This record gives sequence, structure tokens and C-alpha cells, in this order.
Amino acid sequence: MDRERLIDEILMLLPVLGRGLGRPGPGELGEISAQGIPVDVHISPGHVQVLIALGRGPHSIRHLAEVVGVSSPAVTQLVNHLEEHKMVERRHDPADRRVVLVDYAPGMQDIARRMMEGRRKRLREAVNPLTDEEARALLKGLVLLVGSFDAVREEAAGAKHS
Amino acid sequence: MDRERLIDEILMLLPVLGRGLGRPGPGELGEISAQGIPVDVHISPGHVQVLIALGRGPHSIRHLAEVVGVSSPAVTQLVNHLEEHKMVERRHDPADRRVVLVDYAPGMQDIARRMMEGRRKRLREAVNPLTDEEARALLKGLVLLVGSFDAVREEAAGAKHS
DNA sequence: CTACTTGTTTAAGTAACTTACATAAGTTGC
DNA sequence: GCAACTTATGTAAGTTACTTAAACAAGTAG
Repeated sequence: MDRERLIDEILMLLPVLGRGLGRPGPGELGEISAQGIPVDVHISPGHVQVLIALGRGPHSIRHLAEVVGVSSPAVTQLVNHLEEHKMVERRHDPADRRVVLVDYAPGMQDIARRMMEGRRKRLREAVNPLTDEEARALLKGLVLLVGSFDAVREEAAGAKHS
Repeated sequence: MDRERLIDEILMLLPVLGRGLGRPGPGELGEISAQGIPVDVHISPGHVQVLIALGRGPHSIRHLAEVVGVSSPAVTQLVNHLEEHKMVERRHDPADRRVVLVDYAPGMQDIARRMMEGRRKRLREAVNPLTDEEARALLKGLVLLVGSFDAVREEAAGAKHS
């Protein structure tokens, strides 16, 4: 495979991916409202990340920031939005009252899953033509690409301390 | 391969990719300035897409908008920035004076390539561990994912006309 | 020639972040 | 025990990368 062409394709495709992520389709909005969920809940990719992470249990703001890959104030904003819509709750960690733990509000985990189902379905259908081998390679490649940005990030952090 | 886990991973990874794209590393800025290129030239992913597209010859604004995947006014802004830094030039297409053709300014194609080399290098290194098969699968998967967003987009366009 | 379409730009606005700073809570060392 | 420092979060202000609506110019069709 021509690696230069691959790089070019990646450079052309990734921004498209990045831009397309934020966009719920009209079908998705219809699905959401059909489920009695207020359609004014705009769920950005960052919100999706938070909701997925919370599926694994309560997280502190700082931990969410790490998992999502953004700053703490950005997580504050994401969580504010979800809290305003009664999807998540904040509480202080009794073991360290500085820490704010974020968790699903009661009964909201299933609602969240249903809200994200349209996105999942679309992605599922998109990757459907891939063999298991190909899917594994896609994931591996995505992880490698993300890793290269982490390297940039760590480099920047390193430069900041020197 | 567990498809649900793949979908979750994609939903977690793609936003990270999208956010990381805009960030030149300090090493990259160093390289840029070492080549005598003014470091105030901020090259976003959109600019990269434009520069790559122009590598294939002059494009109209509208065509660039299609290739890059954004609106015409967004391309206007991208091109304005590049024009301000003398990297590209605009001229009207004599065959249809409504059309603005954008092309590299003389001698700038090589400069642009050198400006993007750090990005390319980083991506090259990132995908280096992939076998040819895996690289092909990565590209195929990316194209499929992008296609799913195009589908959303076309759906939205369809809904707008009904 | 008029009405409509197409292409681009300008203006205004939004979403999704960032950094700097303020406040609260916890830790360390004297 | 207390001052100095560190850590966690939220607020404020700003930036970036888009969007849509509208304006203007050029082209097309009847």
C-alpha cells in the first residue's frame, strides 16, 4: 500500500469525520422525540463520551476530563448541560470533598442508551461491510492515530515545563 | 469481534481524533520556523485539506467546499487566510466570471508541502506498525465512517426540501 | 427583457473548546 | 496548630471553526 497516499487520504478524511460527528440526523431527532425525550437535549460528541464513560460508574470531573480528552472546565460545561436536563447528578466525594462525582440520575442510564441508539445504529451499519479482521484493524489504526495526538499533547506538556 | 464494543470505542475515539487534529506540536512549529516560514501561519485541518486539494490543480470555491466538506463561506474564510499569507491566489474563471478559481501562488506548493511535512511524518509514524492489510482496512473503515456522515448529510438535505 | 438560478462574499451568530483566575478543600512541614 | 503550598472545580473571557441569511454579480431561460 502506498503510504503517502494513505497519509493524504487520512489528512482529507479525518477533518470530515471530526465535523460530521456533531450532527444528529433528522431521523435521530425524530427517534428521540418519539421516545418522549425532550428534543431540546442537544447531545454533542463530548456528551456521548461522558455518557459512555458514566456507564462504567461515577467519575470525578478530572477523571472525565482525562477520559474524554478535554479540559476540566470543558467537562464542567458538558456536565452542566446534562445536569440541566436531569440526566446526571453531581455529588461530593465524602472521602475528599473537593472532588465532584458525576453519575447518572436515577433511571437515566437507559434513557441515555436509547438517545444514543440512533448514532450507534448508524455506525453499526457503516462498519457492517467490514470483516472481523478489518474491524480489528480499523480499531487498531484509530488507536494508533489517537496515540499520535497524545504524543503531541505530551510533548506540549513537556515543553511547558521546561 | 464484539461490534457493540467497537461502536463504543469509535464513539469514544473519534471525538478525540477530531479535537487533536488542529494542534500543531511544538516540534512542528519549530520545524516550520526553522524553514524560514512565518510561524504566524496557523494551518488548521481545513487549510490542510484545501492545500492538498489544490495540489491537484486549481479549484473553484464551490468545488473546494465539496471536497473539504464545508460550506462555501467557510471555504472563503480558509482561502482568505491562505491568501493573506501569500500562499494562494484567486482569479476569476474567464469561462464564467462568477467562478473564483483558487490556485497556489507561484512557488508556494513546495512551501506548503514542507509546512505539512511534520504532520505527515507524525501520521506516517503512527500508522507505521500497521501491515499493508491493516492499513487498507483502516482506510476502508474511515471511508465507510465518512460515508455514514454523508448519508446523514444527504438525509438532512432531503428533509430540507420536503 | 424579466425572472430565475448560480457563485461568492459579507455579516452575524453558534458550538465547542481553551486559558486565566477565583474559591474551596486538602496536604505538608515547621 | 498554622502558614504555605497543592489540588479540584467552577466562572469568566476569549478563540476557533464552523453555520445560515442576505447581498451582489454573473449567467440562463423563456
